[in-house]
Amino acid sequence: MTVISEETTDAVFRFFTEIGILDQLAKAELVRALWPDLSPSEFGVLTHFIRLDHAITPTYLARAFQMAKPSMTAILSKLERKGLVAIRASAKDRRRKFVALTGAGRAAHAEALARVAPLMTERLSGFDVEALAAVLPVLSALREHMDAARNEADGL
Amino acid sequence: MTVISEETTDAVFRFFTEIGILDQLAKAELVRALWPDLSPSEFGVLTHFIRLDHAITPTYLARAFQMAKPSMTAILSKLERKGLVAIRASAKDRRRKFVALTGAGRAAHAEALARVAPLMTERLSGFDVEALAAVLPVLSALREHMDAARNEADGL
DNA sequence: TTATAATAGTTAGTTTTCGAACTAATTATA
DNA sequence: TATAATTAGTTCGAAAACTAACTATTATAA
Repeated sequence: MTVISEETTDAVFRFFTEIGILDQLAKAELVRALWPDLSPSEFGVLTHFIRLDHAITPTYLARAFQMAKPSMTAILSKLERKGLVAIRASAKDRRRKFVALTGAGRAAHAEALARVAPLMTERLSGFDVEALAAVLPVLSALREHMDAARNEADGL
Repeated sequence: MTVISEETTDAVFRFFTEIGILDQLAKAELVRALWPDLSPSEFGVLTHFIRLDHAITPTYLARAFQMAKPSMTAILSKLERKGLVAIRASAKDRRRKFVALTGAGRAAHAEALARVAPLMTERLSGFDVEALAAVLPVLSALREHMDAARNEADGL
């Protein structure tokens, strides 16, 4: 049984408060940079495809972003309507669908990145960006830990 | 002119992706712990009052949470309807209002904390919580930096 | 082998947030 | 001092996320 002191509890609360504010600030910047072509979530999904480079299912994507399935359905529908992803039914399991990036999707991501990167550079100029990279492993570890704890609490 | 390498750009994107997922996970936990009495935002506002311990204006609160003013109006209205905060007009400047915690608000926060803390302890058990405290200064510095950059870009 | 349970994805309705535009009050300017 | 600009807070309508409940399909068990 882990005991957590009151000061540590407070630090954890402050940690998540900062997380919340940073998320809002980052999303607001993304909206400004990408509007009206892509939402931050759509951009995030495209980025995921760029990194993976193969077809995946909507449920997999929903899990990767810790997002409810209906939310992912909505995002993918928009991306499909814009021609940035292609959705096809699985032949083996007809419940499933596979989503893949289209050429237009790849191009749209590159264009979006070209719009976001300068803004990001400007907004982070003067800040020690290496510190963020240094902090990243802690965030990833925490995300994995909380993810696992949640799955466990939900009964696997 | 700061030059940011491609790997660093990627690390920054991953950083904000993790931020987004962590925020969702944390908010989901809060909803589970506080429902149906308080929303995560309402809890956040109460926590702010506990730390400050004096009356503040809605606009100040909106800035503190980097939240749009109409959002704060909505949150404060709900808290007022529940009797957890008291809102009074300023005598000096009749545009302004002052918001203060009520006794019931203080009690509600204590009760909420008593519900959230064990859940948090459980979900973070096995994780090096000190690492979060160590990371906190970086997050705060980044938040302040981005906040300042945004204000600057908006023309002060 | 049929009935039950589980899984993939969608639809519908609610909540929370936002931006734009509005009212009212104060401060700055001509 | 009259007028314009700014500031505080609200109302309204839209966007994006959620949960609950649904259909369709596949897997499991009696």
